[in-house]
Amino acid sequence: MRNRDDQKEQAIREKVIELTAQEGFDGLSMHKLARAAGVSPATIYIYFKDREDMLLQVFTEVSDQMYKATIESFDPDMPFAEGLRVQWINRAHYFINHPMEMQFLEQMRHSPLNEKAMAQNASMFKESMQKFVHQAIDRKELIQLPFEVYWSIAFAPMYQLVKYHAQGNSSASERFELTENILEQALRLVIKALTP
Amino acid sequence: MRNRDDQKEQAIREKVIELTAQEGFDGLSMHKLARAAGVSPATIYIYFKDREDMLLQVFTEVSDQMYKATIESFDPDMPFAEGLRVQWINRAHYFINHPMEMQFLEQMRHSPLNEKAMAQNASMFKESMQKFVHQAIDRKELIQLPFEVYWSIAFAPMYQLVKYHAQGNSSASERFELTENILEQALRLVIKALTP
DNA sequence: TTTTTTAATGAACGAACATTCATTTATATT
DNA sequence: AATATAAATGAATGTTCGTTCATTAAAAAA
Repeated sequence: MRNRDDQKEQAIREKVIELTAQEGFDGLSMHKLARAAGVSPATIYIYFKDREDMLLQVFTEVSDQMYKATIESFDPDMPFAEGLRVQWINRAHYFINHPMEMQFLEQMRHSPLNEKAMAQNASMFKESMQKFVHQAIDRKELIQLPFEVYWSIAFAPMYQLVKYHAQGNSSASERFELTENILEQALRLVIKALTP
Repeated sequence: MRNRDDQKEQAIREKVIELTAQEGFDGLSMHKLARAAGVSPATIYIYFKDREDMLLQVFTEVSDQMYKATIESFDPDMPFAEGLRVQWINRAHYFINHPMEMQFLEQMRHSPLNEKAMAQNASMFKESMQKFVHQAIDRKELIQLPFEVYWSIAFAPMYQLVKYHAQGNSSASERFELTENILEQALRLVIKALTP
């Protein structure tokens, strides 16, 4: 018997993220990926059923990593504004420090694979977020609104700010730098919108 | 001499949007596209230099159409809240009524083609929006903030709401329907965040 | 040490890819 | 009606695609 080489699998997973972020899904071919990861094309099929399964598995892994970073030091019984702040800053920092992972996730989210990814993904995380939100509404720390409206107002602006930041890093002119001050300002405005 | 058939070109452009929305960029092959549009693959190359040029041209066309819809009945000298409302509702309705166009635009925005698309695109629209924002700040109808923060807080939530809506239309369970009331509620919250 | 098991591979598969080209078709101009 | 011009095409180009397979290498179990 011979054991699987976890380093090989990890190399493949990392290159999936890197190549997808750089060249998009059509740029990600199994041959290129194998060459980048330093393995044979056939090796990829030891670890993944096929290309789609590979993308979905990597998506799940990166999502979980991002969720984990999001709830670092978060406690569902925190006051609403404080709990939101912790998650907000955690997630923003994760994306700022992992631009390729963010690019990969966002490309996934906007591709037709998204539906299949959603089906198997993140139900636990979403449930606990819904609980946090409903609890905050009950305590009158958060205005009454559907979960989707809450999420859109709370987090979509942060995603957009990080995207501006990432774009600015590539094009030289009129660069937008996302400082801690700007993050704080945006967060305060979001809280202003959401609290009674 | 023989004239170009505008209907052929338009059929190609429409199918680019449709196929990209349905199957993503890797699903969009020139052969499939030709078959869907009812032309020969070679015909596409009469109207477009190559695949990338085609995608960029369609992106420009759809963007312009969306910008035009956004500023319908908008006047830059409107009071800030009213001007924002007009643009906000216009754009939301455009996306709700043109889900494939939105999917196409968002896929473009998150692909590596985005940089090339930005270079040639929409500078005039952005300039007039910046003017509107700075004018509002001068009049103290809008709090002082960088343009990117304004845009993120004002429009990113609406994009996210429309995406929830579009997802909900495909998966049967726990469907989220974006009603006019919910749109209005979100818009009021955004205005609450942005006004002094 | 030998056997057994599975990881790992390079070469090979047919299919599908973007693009080109020789030819035909349509139509504006003469 | 004849000519000229460019649109339109199906077939063919060579390449690259995702995936498989016969074979070899490694290491755990005997």
